[in-house]
Amino acid sequence: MLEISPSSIGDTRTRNMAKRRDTILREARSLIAKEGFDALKIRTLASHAGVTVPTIYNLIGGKSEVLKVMIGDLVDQLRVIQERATAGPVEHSFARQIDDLATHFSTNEAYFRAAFIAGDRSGLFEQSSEHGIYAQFVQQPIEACRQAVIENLLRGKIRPEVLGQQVYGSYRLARQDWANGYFDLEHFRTQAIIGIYLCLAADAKPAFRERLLTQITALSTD
Amino acid sequence: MLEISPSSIGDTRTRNMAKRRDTILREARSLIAKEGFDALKIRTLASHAGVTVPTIYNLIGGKSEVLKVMIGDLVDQLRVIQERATAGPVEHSFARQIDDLATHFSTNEAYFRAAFIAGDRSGLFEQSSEHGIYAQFVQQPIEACRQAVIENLLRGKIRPEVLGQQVYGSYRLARQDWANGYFDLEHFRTQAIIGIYLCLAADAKPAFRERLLTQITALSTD
DNA sequence: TTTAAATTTAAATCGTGTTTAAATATTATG
DNA sequence: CATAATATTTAAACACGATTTAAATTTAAA
Repeated sequence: MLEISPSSIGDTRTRNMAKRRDTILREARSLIAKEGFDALKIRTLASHAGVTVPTIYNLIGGKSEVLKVMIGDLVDQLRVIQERATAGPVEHSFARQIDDLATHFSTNEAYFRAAFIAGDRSGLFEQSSEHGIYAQFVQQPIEACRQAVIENLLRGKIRPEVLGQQVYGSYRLARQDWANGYFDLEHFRTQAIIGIYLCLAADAKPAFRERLLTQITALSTD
Repeated sequence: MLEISPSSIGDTRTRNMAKRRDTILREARSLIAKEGFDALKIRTLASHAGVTVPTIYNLIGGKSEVLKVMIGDLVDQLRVIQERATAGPVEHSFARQIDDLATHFSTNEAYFRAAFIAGDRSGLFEQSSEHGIYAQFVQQPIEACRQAVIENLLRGKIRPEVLGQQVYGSYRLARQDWANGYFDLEHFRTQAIIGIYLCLAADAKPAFRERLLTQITALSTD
C-alpha cells in the first residue's frame, strides 16, 4: 500500500490518487451491497471503479486491505452511534441505541451484513487485547450498568463488568444472527432489546424488574 | 455423490467404497485438526487419504459435501450430549451440559472449532425453518424453563419460549466466540454458564435468584 | 520542456476446486 | 475361470480468481 505523506497534501498528483482510492472503495461497497459478499472480485472492482487491477494494488493493496478499510469505516460509524448522548432511563437508552443501529444498518443492509461478516472472519473483533475494538465498545454498557446501580435501578449484586458484558453480548448475538441471514433487521431489533432487558432484569430492583418484564412481554408477542 | 444402496450391503465392492469414504472423512478431520480450516485442500486430502482426487468426487462429492458430512456428524454428537438424562436442579442440569460439551470439544479442539465455523458459514444453523437444526436444539432449554416454572423456581413472567431461546443464545454466543478464537475452552465454559444463569435469574423466584447470583459471582471472580 | 512518478496494457504465475477421458484394477457373475 | 461391469488411477485440462510482472504510456511536478 502506498503512503500518502501529509507534506504532499495539495499536490494534484496526490489528490488524484486519493480520489481514485475513494472511488475504488466506494465501488467496493456498492458491489457488495448490490451483488453480495462474493461478488467482490478484484477484476470486477477494477472495471467498476474505472481503473486497472494493478492500480488497486498500488493504491490500496490486496483484497484483504480493501476489506480492512471497509471494516475500519464501519467501526467508526458504530462509534459515532454509540457515543451519542444517552439521556433518560437506562433501558430506553439501550433501546434507542439499538434502534439507531437498526436504522443505520437499514440504509444499506446488504453492505453492513457483509462488513460484519468480514469483520468476524478477519478476527478484528477479538476480545483478548486490552485496547481492541471489543474492549472499546464493551465499556459503554458496563458504564451504563454502573450508573443504573447508582440510580437504584439495579441491585448491584452482579458486577457491572459482568452485566455490561452480557448486555453487549446480547446485542452481538442478535447482530451476528442478522448478519448471517438467520433473521431480518426488525427481528434483530426485538432480539437485541429482549436480550438486553433480560440481562438487566437479572439484577433489577423490583419495580424496575417488573417494568422490564412488561416490555419483554410486549416485544415478544408482536 | 454415489448412492450406496442398502440392498448391496455385504458386497465387497460396496464395503471397500465405504471404507475408502471413511478414510477420506477421517483424514479430512485430521487435517483440519492439525493444520486448521484452511489446510483442507482437495489435493492434500486425497494424498493423505491414499486416494486420488477424482475418487473423492466419486465417493463424497466436492469440498462442500465433505464439510456437510462433518457437520452432520458434529450435530449428531451434540444431540447425544443434549439428550443425556438431566437430573437435579435446572441450573445444574444446564451447567452439566455445558461441561459435557466443553469436555467433548477438548478432545479435538481445533477440529470442533473448524466444524462450527463451517456450520455457520454453510448456513446450516439457520433459524427460520420449522424443522432445522436450530429449531431442534432450542427445544430442550425451552422445556427446561417450562419445567422450572412448574418446580417453582421461575416465576413464569417470561414465556418459556422466550427465556429458553435466550438461554440457548447465551450458549451459542459463547460457543461462537470460542470457535472464532476469541477465547479458550475454559472461558467458553464460564461465559456460557454465566450467561445461562443470568437469563434464569431474570425470571427467578427470590431464593433461586440469590442462588444463581451467588454462582455467577463465584464464576466471574475465578 | 524535461523528468519523476503513477497508470495502463497485456500478460504471466500461482493456487485451488472441479472435470475429463483413457488406461488399469477390482469384483461380481455366468 | 472368463468375462462383463464398475471403480480407481493416471495425467491432464479447465475455470476462476488473486497477485505480480515489465514495458509502454500518461500525468504532473520542476
